[in-house]
Amino acid sequence: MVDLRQIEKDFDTVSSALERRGVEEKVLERLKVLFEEKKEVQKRLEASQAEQNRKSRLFGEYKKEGRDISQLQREVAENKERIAALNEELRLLETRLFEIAATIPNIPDPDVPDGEDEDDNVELERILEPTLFDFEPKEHWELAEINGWIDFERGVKIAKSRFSALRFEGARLERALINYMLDFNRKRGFEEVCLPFMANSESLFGTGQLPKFADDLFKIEGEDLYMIPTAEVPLTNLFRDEILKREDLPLKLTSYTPCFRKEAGSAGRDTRGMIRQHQFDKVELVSITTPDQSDTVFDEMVSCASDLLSSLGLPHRKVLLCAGDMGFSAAKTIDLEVWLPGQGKYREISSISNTRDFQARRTKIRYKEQKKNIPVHTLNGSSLAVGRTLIAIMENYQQKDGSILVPQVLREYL
RNA sequence: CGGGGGAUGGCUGAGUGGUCGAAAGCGGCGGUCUUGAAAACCGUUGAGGGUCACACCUCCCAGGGUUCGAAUCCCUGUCCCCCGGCCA
Repeated sequence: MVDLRQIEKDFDTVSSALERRGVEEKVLERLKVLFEEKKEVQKRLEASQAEQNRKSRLFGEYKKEGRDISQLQREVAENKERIAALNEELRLLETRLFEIAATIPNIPDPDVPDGEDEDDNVELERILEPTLFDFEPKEHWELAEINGWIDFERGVKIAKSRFSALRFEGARLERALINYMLDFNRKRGFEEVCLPFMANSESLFGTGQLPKFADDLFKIEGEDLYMIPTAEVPLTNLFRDEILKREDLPLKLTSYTPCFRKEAGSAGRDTRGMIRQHQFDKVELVSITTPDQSDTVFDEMVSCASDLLSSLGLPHRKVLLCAGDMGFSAAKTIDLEVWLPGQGKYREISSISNTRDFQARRTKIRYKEQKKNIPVHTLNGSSLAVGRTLIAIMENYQQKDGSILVPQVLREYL
């Protein structure tokens, strides 16, 4: 959630930063005006309430002293109407303010490059050279077919398109990867957490999926519950509405969950294979930090995911997302893209974001700093998308006959 | 899902419709004592808004209602506990 006080105080900076994300200045103007109006109404309301409180207390005295209360009664009744009217006015302003503010994305960090989409992202570093083959490498769905690892048709039969089933070594490798990733993250200081796979609307508001992106969520009928689109939601919301102790920060958490996404608006993209599914496994990292720690922890999270890929022998690169390509809640995002020799392309396998205090204000996660409650910084990142890791292993470890070697570090997990 | 009981500050737990934002205890923080610590004693200790700082406003699960005035009375919802049903 944007900080309305910041808009009030530092309008030009905020509006030019948000312009990079396509937020028009007039929207912010409107917010600023509404915010000022609200404060004005609130002042008048509180004055009336103070008067009402004062006069109500007089009733007791008057009765004790046997004085006439009819005059007082009239005044109080009159004031009561005024309060009701002001209350209504305030409620209206707050609703409008909230509706606008809730749909404004986070302010990008100064070092985030300008740009509109993925073409404007900046490659930072390549790790490991792309795998070389003395034959034409196959795409993962061909390999899946040869080895019987992914059953696309039956997945569709059970649910619908963009669902699949893993079988044989594919199923076991998926589970091995989850365990390997969790262990890896734990050794890097992330506490393993086991979470609900559904979350209520308040949680989804907190991390920024609601109200704007309801179309991409699977909703449970008749319940205020959604299937989680990422473990970031339950992991961050663990501490919603809480005031944390400074010495407990940073909190560094990791969790495996399946993720559920409608993929509305991506019709026709990656329809072949397992790149884009309605349900996929992911091991997630979430950190909750003080503002001064968050850059350090961000780097730790990027390293963690990158080292994880390296340990699996998977070539990848780090990409700094431009302002236009970042997610709603992010102030800064680095994507890790893994090399897929079958496709001959780098594809996103991890996305690590610092949301600064954006989610913290929505979730009201704070910590005590010299008697003051300060919003924390929250960060999230994948380490890694399990299904895409499986694909990357298939394509990078394929042999000429279509069989697939298992990376060394995974062998003890099978 | 059916019947009964609850929801109060970090925790436990009082609370008569009228200075109750709320007793008490525990915990936390500060201090006295001590070489240091424990014990004991003293003080302090909810959140949000507002203000230079006060004042002031809001919050006793949530939302409505009764009343001049609600933690306290009424309605609705949510959650928790106990009994039963179902179930891994």
